[in-house]
Amino acid sequence: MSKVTINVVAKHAGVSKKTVSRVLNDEPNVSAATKEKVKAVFKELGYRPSPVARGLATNRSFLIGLVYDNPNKAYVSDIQNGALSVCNDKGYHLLINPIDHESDDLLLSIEKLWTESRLDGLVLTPPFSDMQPLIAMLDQLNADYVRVGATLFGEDIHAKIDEEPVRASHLSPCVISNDEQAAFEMTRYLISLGHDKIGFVKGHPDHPVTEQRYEGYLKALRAAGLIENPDYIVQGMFDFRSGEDCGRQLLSLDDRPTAIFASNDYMAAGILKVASQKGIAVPHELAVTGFDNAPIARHLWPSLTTVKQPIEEMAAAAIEQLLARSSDRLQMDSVLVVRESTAPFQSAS
Amino acid sequence: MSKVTINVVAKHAGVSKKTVSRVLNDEPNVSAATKEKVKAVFKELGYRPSPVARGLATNRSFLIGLVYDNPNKAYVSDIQNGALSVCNDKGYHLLINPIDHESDDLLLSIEKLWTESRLDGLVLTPPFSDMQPLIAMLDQLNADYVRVGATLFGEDIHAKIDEEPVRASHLSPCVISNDEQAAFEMTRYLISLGHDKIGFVKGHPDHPVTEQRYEGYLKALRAAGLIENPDYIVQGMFDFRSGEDCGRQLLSLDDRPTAIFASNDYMAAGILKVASQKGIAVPHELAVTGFDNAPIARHLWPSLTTVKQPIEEMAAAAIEQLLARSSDRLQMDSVLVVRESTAPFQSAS
DNA sequence: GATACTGTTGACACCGGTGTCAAGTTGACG
DNA sequence: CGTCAACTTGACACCGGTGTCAACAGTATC
Repeated sequence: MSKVTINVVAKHAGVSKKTVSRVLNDEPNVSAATKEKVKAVFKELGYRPSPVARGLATNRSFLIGLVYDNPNKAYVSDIQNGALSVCNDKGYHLLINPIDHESDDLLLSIEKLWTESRLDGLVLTPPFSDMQPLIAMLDQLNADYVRVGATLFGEDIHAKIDEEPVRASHLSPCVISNDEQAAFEMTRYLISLGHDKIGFVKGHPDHPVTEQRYEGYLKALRAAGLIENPDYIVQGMFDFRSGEDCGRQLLSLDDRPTAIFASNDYMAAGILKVASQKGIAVPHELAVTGFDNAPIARHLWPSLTTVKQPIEEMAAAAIEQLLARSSDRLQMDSVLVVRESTAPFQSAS
Repeated sequence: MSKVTINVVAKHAGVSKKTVSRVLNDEPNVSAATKEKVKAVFKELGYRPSPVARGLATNRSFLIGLVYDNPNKAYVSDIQNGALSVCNDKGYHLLINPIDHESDDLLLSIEKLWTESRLDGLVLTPPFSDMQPLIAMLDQLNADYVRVGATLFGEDIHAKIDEEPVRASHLSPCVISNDEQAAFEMTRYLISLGHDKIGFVKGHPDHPVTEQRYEGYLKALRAAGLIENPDYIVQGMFDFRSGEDCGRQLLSLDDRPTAIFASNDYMAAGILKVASQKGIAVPHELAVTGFDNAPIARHLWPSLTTVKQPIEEMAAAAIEQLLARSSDRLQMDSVLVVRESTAPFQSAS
């Protein structure tokens, strides 16, 4: 019942604790015989090394912080699960840190998190990945961090601190998706269905992905030889209500679009609601698509064609980058999820 | 730039490290003068005690594990946030552990979690709160844990181990809500709107809350002098699709109910879909209510009247119980959230 | 056979705190 | 003024691991 420490194991195996430590860490220069002997004692006594003691000795905490925006977005569980899977594999623990991205003492609380908890690494998710002051602070703290879904890189984001310029070795890794490409493909898909009057609902103007998704839409139109119609491009805010507003606006046009591409699923849901109120049949009179593959996309009626980003994989890759102390920029691909809300264009009866 | 440890502080303040430690922990028997002096040095050097070192010395990890079911249920973020708020206050960290409740090596992985990570406490959420073998294992490991939303107590859940009976001091605390009461009130609310043909969609038969919610429904009917109609009581599985099935079943009845109370919001969403397909207007021809106040409830159209449990508060209370080493059973109240999916009964035109 | 080199092992200090205990200081009381 | 108790403080061991370095093989080189 008493605790099994390295000392107990050492005594039991008739070797020094240092040798036990060597076996623990798979260090070279241990004879096969002693290694076997010690390993046998591990099993016999059910020995578990103490992460706390190891942490003290090596100045590590085996803790990784995950920072994400507070609102209960559904994708946070994907991020968490992706990050967790790698953490568990490598003996690290994940500390989740929902923070309001508009909070005044955001910098302070993240600094406190870093210094107080002695984290071994920090994962930033949008919109934190692109906060210049935050990055500058982390660089100055000499923190190890990885940015997920970032849109700014290089000198645009890494502060140049006059006294002590950021060293090259200090560049943080990134794991990103390609929203522009995904939006391009979604738009191309709508065009391939025969639509040429495609409305677009932009996202919140402060959010960096907004511009990327919009760009993808525009490029696809142009690539198909279509000309964008300003009436068809409206400004949303990423929430359900703004989706309704934009839907009303687009669907009240005399020459209304036959397809609407909303920059996220919540806004697409708002459009579906307006369409239903107006008696416009989706998908046959109107195709609607979203972005993000939020849980709601499956439950809507009709279920929503959307873009699924590899969130879980991205989070997992982020942790791997972090632990490998890499400084690469990794890009991962999104996929189209085609459901019931899109159909070939049918000319009005 | 070099690390500020307790030794540095001690030297700087001209006292022993033990005295610094005393100030850190607000121990008595330190003169006001030295206490002030040391605290001044804390500020001057920006000293932060190392949780790792403290943990090694006191045999604590300052880690608390949170176990919940893997599926991306929306309420997990409420649980997480509630638990986090208290953890942060008290200097603990929260380790999240999504586990599939049907997993074969569930016991093994939780045992591993407990022993490997040297947790200071464990929070069990449904359905883990009521797993007898799990509780038995934790009792045997002498683990500190708290059960959230449990339905079984006392000898029904605490295993009686022959060799070494569970000591009274070892009873785990619980934090629970009152689903039966909430279901009672929701049903009473529907009755108060004039409905007397109220359908009920039961939840997954394995889930303990299923019975509680059903009981509340029945008791409210009886309290109002109504007689339950077996045709109006159907078996769901807590998911969207089963909601559709149950909705079709109930709404195909010759004498169909004028209100349907689904045991959760996803099933209620399925019913809304079927009602929409059948051209039955909600809320005027049919009132629909759910349970749980899932995010979807706000986004549905019409938005859903439902029951909101104080999830966040329960999780916070759970951590507090755990850290206080209490063994109380705390019950917290749910509230009705009335939205657009319910309206007074209108006799058919 | 002496020398150098590689591989194996353990003694010991150290990480940054806390617990124990004894020594020094102070003040109350007889 | 001496005695004793209460308060204040520090020396030192300890928590359970890792890093450094030296001692001691055993083997290759000349």
